[in-house]
Amino acid sequence: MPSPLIELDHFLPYRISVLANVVSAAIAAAYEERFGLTIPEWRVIAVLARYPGLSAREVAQKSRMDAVAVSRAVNRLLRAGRLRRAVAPDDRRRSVLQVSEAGATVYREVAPIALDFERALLGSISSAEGAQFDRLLGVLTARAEAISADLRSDRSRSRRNRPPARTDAPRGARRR
Amino acid sequence: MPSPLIELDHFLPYRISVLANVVSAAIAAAYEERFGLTIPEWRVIAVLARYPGLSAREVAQKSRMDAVAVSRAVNRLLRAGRLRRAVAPDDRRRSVLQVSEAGATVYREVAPIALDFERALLGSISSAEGAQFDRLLGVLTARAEAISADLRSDRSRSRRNRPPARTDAPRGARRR
DNA sequence: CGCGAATCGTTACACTCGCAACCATTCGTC
DNA sequence: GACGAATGGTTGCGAGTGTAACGATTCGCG
Repeated sequence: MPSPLIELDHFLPYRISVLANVVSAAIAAAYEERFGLTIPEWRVIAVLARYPGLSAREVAQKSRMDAVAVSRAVNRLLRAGRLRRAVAPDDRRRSVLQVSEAGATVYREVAPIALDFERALLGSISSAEGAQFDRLLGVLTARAEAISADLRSDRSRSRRNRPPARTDAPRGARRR
Repeated sequence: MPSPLIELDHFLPYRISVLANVVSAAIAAAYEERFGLTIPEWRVIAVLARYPGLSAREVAQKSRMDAVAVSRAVNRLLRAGRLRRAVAPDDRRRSVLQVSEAGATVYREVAPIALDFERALLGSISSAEGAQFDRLLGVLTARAEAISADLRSDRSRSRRNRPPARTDAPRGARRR
């Protein structure tokens, strides 16, 4: 195998993904069981607690979530009485979302846990290192987005070398 | 809403998750379309290219993947002829996995792209900062795991406050 | 005004994912 | 050496997720 071997344990993208998984699993544990909140639901609440009155689309942008994910999370939250939704008077396509009192209660319980977790995490490094880490996160994210946009732009090659694939239960195989 | 407001844009776990998403999406773009590789499949190949002859379980450990995900990825790769599997002579439960020539070809094409991406990413910061970032990643990951283990240990509370939930198509609702 | 394009939000569908249950094999203990 | 526990690996099944298609509304422009 004469080729640039990737040493996984020192491969930056891999390490980032591991950290992200561990962290988000740990926080999710704080509200999943306790409140029956999914991760998208918690994100929606967190955004609306900070910016009341946003539309679904705006929530999606702020939280970097998929519009579909927001729609589903919002519907669940509405059903659970944790959100209120009104129609924007000037544009009846748009909705105006607010955290209800029940939603605020959830937020008041979960937010401190999330912040505690962040504090505990940062407790393992100095505050200077924390600031540095935060800064580098920003720089790297911006860079990754730029690279990604570049790749997207010169994507005119079609798919080839595709193996047949398909593993488990091929339950439901119609094309539309 | 009198409670510790989370400023999402500076909330560490959120920022980490954003970076991880952007990075892994960018790399995945390099092999998904081109080779019909899923992320787990690529990870399995990367591990086996580095450590030939591992068993499925060992691959799971090295790559921090779920055993189920490994099993499925391995099966797809086998079907596509990108892996070879033998039974361990000393323990017939165990499998011995190796990248086939076809798999090696994929690896030789994708690995440089992944490494280029990493280089491009690191190009935005100094090498000292890169080392620092890498170190902090390690520390934070270890810490997050420790916290997570703590939480798991004192989990005796049952679920409560559960809203009914259920969103979209409840297609298939049997309990077994 | 009128009509085609764009936008907001939702839904259908084809996946993917992970837990739990499940074989097969091996280990540990007596 | 027999039998229950443990381990490697796979599969069934109920979620979760993103892309594409869709209805409703609004915008743009002649």
